[in-house]
Amino acid sequence: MLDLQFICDHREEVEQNCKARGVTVNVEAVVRLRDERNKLIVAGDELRRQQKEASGKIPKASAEERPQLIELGKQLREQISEVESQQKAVEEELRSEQAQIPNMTHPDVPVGGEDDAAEVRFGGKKPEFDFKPLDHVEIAAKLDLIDFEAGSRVAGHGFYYLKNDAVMLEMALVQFALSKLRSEGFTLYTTPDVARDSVLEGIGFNPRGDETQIYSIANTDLSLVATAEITLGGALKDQTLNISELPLKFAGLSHCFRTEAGSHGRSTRGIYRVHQFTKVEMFAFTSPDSGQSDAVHQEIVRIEEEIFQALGLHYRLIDTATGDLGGPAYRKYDLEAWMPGRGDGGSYGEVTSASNCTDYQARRLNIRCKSPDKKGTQYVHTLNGTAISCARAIIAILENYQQADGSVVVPEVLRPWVGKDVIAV
RNA sequence: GGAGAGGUGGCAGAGUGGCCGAUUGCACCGGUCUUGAAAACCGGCGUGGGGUCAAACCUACCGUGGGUUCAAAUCCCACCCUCUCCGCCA
Repeated sequence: MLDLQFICDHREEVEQNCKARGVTVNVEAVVRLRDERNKLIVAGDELRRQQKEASGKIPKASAEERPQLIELGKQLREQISEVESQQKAVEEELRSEQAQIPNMTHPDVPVGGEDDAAEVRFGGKKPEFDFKPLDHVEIAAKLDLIDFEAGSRVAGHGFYYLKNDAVMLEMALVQFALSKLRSEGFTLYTTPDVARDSVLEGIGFNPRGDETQIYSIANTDLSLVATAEITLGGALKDQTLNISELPLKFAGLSHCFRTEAGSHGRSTRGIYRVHQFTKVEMFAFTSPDSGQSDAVHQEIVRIEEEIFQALGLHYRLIDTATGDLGGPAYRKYDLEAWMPGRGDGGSYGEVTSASNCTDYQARRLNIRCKSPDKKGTQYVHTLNGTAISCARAIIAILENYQQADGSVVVPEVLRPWVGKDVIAV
């Protein structure tokens, strides 16, 4: 959520930003509702003051004065409850308008849609094949690594069983990512796979809407998490941190559940777009100065790149354009790994993303920090980034490391955990 | 799942209808004393909203949401959470 005061003071900038992001919102309504709310607050405060005054006199009042004061108090109570219900209605409307306004955007972010992302740089080397590379579905079939049929029988389309060495590969990726993050000073967590709807909303998900990506659990206020971003960010909900302990860097392992409503037929082959996968996520809380959050953002991207470099995979780093940012992000970098079996002749597929959400999530989650020299508190900045998203990383490994004989070489850094150098029949 | 206890400011911990936004202790900040430090003493010290050039000031907040009352931390209801014991269980 964007700061109310900021929206009202920078109306044109906010409107321009929404336009660049392709979001239609009613900034005018926010300003109008804010003014309306303020009037009601002032009126309510005055009535409450009068009521306090009247009821404060009662204990000392004479027998004659008392009934009058009680009568006055009754009247004031009615007026107050009238003003309060108006205020509540206005605030509800205000909040829902305000919630639709996306975060502001880093000035260097390219303007446009999905195709306007800026290519920042490339890493690793594209593999060369002297045979026609297969896609991960075919490779997995030959090596008996994924059971899609069992997945559908048991849970439906979009679910799968990893099997045999694919299981070891997934565990190896998790171990590798966690080891790397521990050495980078992250605090490691395994997190709940469910969270309260209020936490999901704080991070920026709509758990129960028509177009939700979220599985919710009937008769509870719990939903399955779509990413550990939700549980890691939510971990410090309503907390006030000391600015000297920032930045805090968390890493969390969780399962991720997504309904993928409305995306059927779009890159759904294999395990590219699935309803459940395992992911190691980074999350950082920084002080509210964009210098620190920008620096941590670069650090998160650096770590993502180092992970894919260590895996020996070719990738490109893109700076996501305004229209493709999503509400909470101020800036977002995606790492796209080369997937030789994808599409016709290979293509890049998104494997990580790293967002700086500035104070947008912190405001709704109410995560603040305090500095000794400043009165009051400020909202922290939050950032998140993927260390390893297992399903897609497995696609990249299988397709890039496939051999003419159908076997798959295990990336060197994963061998200690996979326990072999080559996955073969 | 059953029984009990409890949730109050950074922490500990009083407060059972009006004098309570809240006693006290610790922590923290400033000062006196001291060569310096500690101790002692004095003073300060919550968060949000409104308001103001800035203050003053007003208002809200004692787990959350409702209710009773002229008046609620305090009484009533629901929910959430924590702890102890019992049962069940990987």
